[in-house]
Amino acid sequence: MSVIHPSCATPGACQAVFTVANYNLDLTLNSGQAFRWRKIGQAWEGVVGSRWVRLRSAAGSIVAETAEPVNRWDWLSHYLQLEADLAAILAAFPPDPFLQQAVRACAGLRLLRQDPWECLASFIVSSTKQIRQIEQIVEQLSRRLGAPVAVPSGHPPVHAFPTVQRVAQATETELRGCKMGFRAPHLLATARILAQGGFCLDTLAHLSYEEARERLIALPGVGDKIANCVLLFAGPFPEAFPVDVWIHRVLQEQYFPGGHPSLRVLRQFIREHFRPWSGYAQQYLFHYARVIKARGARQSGRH
DNA sequence: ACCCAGGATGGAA
DNA sequence: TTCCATCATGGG
Repeated sequence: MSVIHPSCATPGACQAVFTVANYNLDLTLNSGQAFRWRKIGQAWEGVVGSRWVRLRSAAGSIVAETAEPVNRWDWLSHYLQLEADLAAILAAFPPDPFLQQAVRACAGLRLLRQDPWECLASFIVSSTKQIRQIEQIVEQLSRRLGAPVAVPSGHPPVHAFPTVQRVAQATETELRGCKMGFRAPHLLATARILAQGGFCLDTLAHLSYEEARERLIALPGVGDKIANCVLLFAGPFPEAFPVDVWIHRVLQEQYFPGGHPSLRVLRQFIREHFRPWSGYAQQYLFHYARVIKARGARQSGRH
């Protein structure tokens, strides 16, 4: 349970301290689940909803700062998932040597709870892109189509992620201008379906995992992987397990040595081996495989 | 110059 | 079912 100590000593600024144990901001904000966080010095700057936020790690706490005074901080503690009991989640992981190794290597890695539309749009744009490029595309999309948000005086301008309506009004050429290439028509088509009201992302939370997944996959540019990303990073579905090239590779190496399991076989294994917190397990495996292990491989001359 | 990246899609085998 | 080419773009 996080304790909040808000203060607004400085006019036009506001700050709060969240007491939280075992929360690694560096890993969490830089693990390919959200794309708008930038590390400036020791702090992370980003946009949550329509608010600019600066986050800093302290001893047993996270210090948050906004540009304008705010009355409540639940929007941020919810986004950061401060109430999640990470120790209990990790304790329920299977006694799997490789997974436990990933947990030790990525201590304090968490899952965020993002806005469904921003998450969906970001991942539609993510296909066959490196995380660095996804960040660039989302940045341009926000700068060109997003509404300006309040920032501290002297700070360069920052824009919110564009609304569904704004993206739906855009042209394909306009979206391609953000360097998203062949993903532009997918994003545009999905935005227009959502803007028409034929699909409400907020209702997904009331559905079962399978039903919510089916609905997401019906959207243009959304397949099994991206649907699972949205269900895990924006929805209350901790069993969601995105399988991208990194996860596919590491699962094959570690659990099917010498084999070539189909996605169907993989899904069966994932369901029974990693439950009930398979989504968390996935994030540890992903980050461990992508950053830690890849870096080690480079340094030791392999590859 | 080559290969790869938090993939999805439509069509062929 | 599974396999395959195609789609843009930038990084290493």
